[in-house]
Amino acid sequence: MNLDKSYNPGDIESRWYRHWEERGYFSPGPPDPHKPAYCIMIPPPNVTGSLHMGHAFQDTIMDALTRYHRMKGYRTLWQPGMDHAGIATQMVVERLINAQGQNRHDYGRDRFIEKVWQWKSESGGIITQQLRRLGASPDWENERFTMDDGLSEAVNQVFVTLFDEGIIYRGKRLVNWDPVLHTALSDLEVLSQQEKGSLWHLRYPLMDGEVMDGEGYLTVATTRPETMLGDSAVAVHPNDQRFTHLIGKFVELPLTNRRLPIIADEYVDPEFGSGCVKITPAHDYNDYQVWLRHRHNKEMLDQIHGGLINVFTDDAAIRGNVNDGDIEEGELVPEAYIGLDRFEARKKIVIDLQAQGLLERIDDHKLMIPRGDRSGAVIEPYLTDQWYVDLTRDKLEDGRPGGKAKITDPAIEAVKNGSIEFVPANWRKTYFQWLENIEDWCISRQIWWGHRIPAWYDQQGNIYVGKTEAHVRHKYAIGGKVKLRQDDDVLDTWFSSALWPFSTLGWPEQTERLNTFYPTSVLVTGFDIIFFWVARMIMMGTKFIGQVPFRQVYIHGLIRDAHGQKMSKSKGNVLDPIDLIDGIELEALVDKRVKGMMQPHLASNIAKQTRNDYPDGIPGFGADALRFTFAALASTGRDINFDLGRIEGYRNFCNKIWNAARFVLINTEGKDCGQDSMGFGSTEFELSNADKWMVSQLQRSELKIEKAINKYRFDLAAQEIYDLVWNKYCDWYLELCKPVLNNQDSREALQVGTRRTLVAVLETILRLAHPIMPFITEEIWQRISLLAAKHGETIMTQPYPQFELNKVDEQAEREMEWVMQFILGIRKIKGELDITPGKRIPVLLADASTVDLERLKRNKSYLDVVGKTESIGILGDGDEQPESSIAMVGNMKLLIPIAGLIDKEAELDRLNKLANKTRDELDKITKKLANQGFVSKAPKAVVENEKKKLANLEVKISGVSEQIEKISAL
RNA sequence: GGGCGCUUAGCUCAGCGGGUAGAGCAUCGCCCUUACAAGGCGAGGGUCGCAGGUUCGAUCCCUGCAGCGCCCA
Repeated sequence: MNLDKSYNPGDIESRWYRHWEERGYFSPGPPDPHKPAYCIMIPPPNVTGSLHMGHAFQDTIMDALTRYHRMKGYRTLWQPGMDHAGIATQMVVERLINAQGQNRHDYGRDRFIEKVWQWKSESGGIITQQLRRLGASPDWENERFTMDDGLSEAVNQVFVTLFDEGIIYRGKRLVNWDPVLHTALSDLEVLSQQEKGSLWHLRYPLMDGEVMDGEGYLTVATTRPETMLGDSAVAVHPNDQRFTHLIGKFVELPLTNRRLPIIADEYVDPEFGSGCVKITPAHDYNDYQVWLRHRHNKEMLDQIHGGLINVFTDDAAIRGNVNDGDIEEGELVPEAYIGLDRFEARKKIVIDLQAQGLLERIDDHKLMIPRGDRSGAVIEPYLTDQWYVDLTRDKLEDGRPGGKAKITDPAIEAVKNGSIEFVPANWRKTYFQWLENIEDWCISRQIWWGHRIPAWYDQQGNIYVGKTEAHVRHKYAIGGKVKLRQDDDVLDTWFSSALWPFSTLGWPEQTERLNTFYPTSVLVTGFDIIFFWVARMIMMGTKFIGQVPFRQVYIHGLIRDAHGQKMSKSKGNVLDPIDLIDGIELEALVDKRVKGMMQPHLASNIAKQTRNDYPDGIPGFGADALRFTFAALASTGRDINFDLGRIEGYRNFCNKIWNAARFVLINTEGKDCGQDSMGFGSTEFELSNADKWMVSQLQRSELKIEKAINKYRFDLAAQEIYDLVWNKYCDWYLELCKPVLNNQDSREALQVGTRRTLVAVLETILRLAHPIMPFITEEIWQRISLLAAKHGETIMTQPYPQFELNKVDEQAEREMEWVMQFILGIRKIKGELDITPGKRIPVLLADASTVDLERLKRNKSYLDVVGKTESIGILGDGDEQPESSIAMVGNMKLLIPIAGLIDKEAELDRLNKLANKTRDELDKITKKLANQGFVSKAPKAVVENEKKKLANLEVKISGVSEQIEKISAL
């Protein structure tokens, strides 16, 4: 049952994953009154998505938490699933249809939706397969999808309830309109970025003979001249002396024959531009606010449509005029611009104004351009009818409590009173700031794929809301003759995601799962969706269940490339976690990076850069190395720079564990390891100092790791595991075992004790590391568990190692510290003098105390074998000290006679360096102790410690100085 | 403009309820010593962004400044 000579992640990973899943280890299992519950909801990935580095990082953390708590004996549920990603999914399926020369309207709504479901079953949810590659252990048997029947039921229930309470309402407001996708978007689906634009300075002629600075016009500055067709006023600051005389007068809106009032409003910044702002309430959020303040004034009421003038179509082209008897607009929009796209209209309007001498100048101007995150189109503020969740009113008009009282305030309170804890805590502030400035939530989307709004209209336009048409007819007592038409819109995907923590558990049914796992334990997520999602889950959870959805929110950083750049297709710096696991050839990597780019002109650069960065492609590192890397990077910062060097180092770490396990197996398999169950009859064993030291160090690590995980500091946990395995177990302990195991003469009991420790510590290390590195630990555990007398089908359900105070042995630690100092002293000298490390050399000791001599006796075999000494001689007080290189072990001098070998200069160099360093330290401490303030005010223990250090340094320096003299005298 | 955060070794980052700075990678020597060359042994490298303050003592606490970044308006 030997292990291969080197670690080969590909071989072991798929095998174990299948085994775990088939055996049902991921399931929380049946109810058990003795087990506390632990639950994490996966932030549902998008059904169209594939695993990216951010997911892989986040899922690694969730899986580590899940596996840790499962081992700790909790009844553990990691709830998996996906969201239906309304717009993204619709776009994917539309593209497929477009490729066949059709569009979704050719299909019609019902057939299109069928097509989406078909797509989902065939090619949706790739990510769930990829999650398996990572080793994730969620409860796959209960995977959910936001469009499932159960979750849709929850969505309807919530919508109907909120509507009946008056909190969901329908209204005409400015929304973010995507003119390509023809739908409203939430603020959060709109990304604003600084782009280059212009500031056009337009002249609006003053009417009725008014003048300004001797001229007959006012100058307004705008970044969007095409919207002027919808202007309904010009505003100035009320205290702006320059314009006081014009307030209440009028200007003429060029290109039209409309009169616009000059109004005063504090919104205007007198310093910006000309101090004069055109007001276009139907096409600008700020202007809309101004309009709200002035809409009841006569000059505004006199404007057509009360001043709220929309000039765009759904496509953001200039609309035609309506003159149908009900509405008479006349030539509100000049004929010349009707039908022009907004940017065409802009050009023409600027040209026409210039022709009339009304364009004063054009300045370059940087401004924030809002774009739809899916379409990339410039978003328009646009007046439409939409559905809203009220989050801002204390009281409704009819006196019932409003959304602020019922939803927003409780969500704030839940965090304020500590029912929910953010980790790190400072994210509270972000959360509060957002909620305290929240606006009503626009939940309707003008697309087909999603939860259709459960509202029906009769022919008079009355609104009826209920779960189904039948419910509605019953609820409102509407006869069969009355025709009802369901609202065409669907709900924002985040509306269903907000219900995720309870809808997945079966709500509105009162299920066992809901009662057991809600509130969930922790939400693991990035700070970028505190608003999108975290706040909304808290709102809906507290509103509908009456309890918070999770106790803690662990906010992790965002994965960037090695230089802190965001990973993006257009930068060509994207890493695919699956490629890091499996490896990828250079050409395949180049292909992948340049294929399907939005900006094909960047492709050649990206190809070049990729060939440069990865001349040999990317080697496969395995899932465990990837996971360990993520854990090691999971510190408290906001940005996590992913460096390939890091994962390579941790792949090497896996190899290290692998080979340590080989060593253990070679030395323990088929031999008595001190366990009853192994059938060797005798279980007599004796522990050496090295054994006790190792076990003691293990305890300290267990404590640190446990503390780190409880604080979500996976970086500290990973570092501790690394240090324990590599620096303590491999570098020291395995070496210290060799003198015992390889020496035929060492006592049997001691050998048994060493084997017992060797395998027991390894087995414990595997359990410690398992939550982070599930595959390699399982593979090795299966081969060594019996040697450590551990029985079980899988490491997954073994108990997590626990610190035991009685196994901490300070005496052994002190003794081994001496041994290590001794060996290090020898190694340093060898290193400095370029003596081959393997060469055995004689050592002499001077100024050895009785304690030193006892320790020497007890540990001589370690020094001989690990320190590679040829002999150890002891010099008495009067003995002649031969020409030597020297190291200090406490007060004892360790001499390595170097007659013949010696490079006098090199040795003097080394000693002088050591002396200087020691003297510097000595000076510092001397000064410190000479300081009266320090001695009288610092804690006694600190002062004592300094004194002790001083004494040690004095011995050291005198030894070294003596030696310098001797060598110099040669 | 408001809020949050960052600045520590060449690179990527830990650290500290204040008591002489750590890791990985990279660099430089010596080694294929039967677990591991994806390795072993050793070494070099930091006035902890700058300036003040508190303190016996500041990388750590406070104030200001500079640079960088994110979010919101």
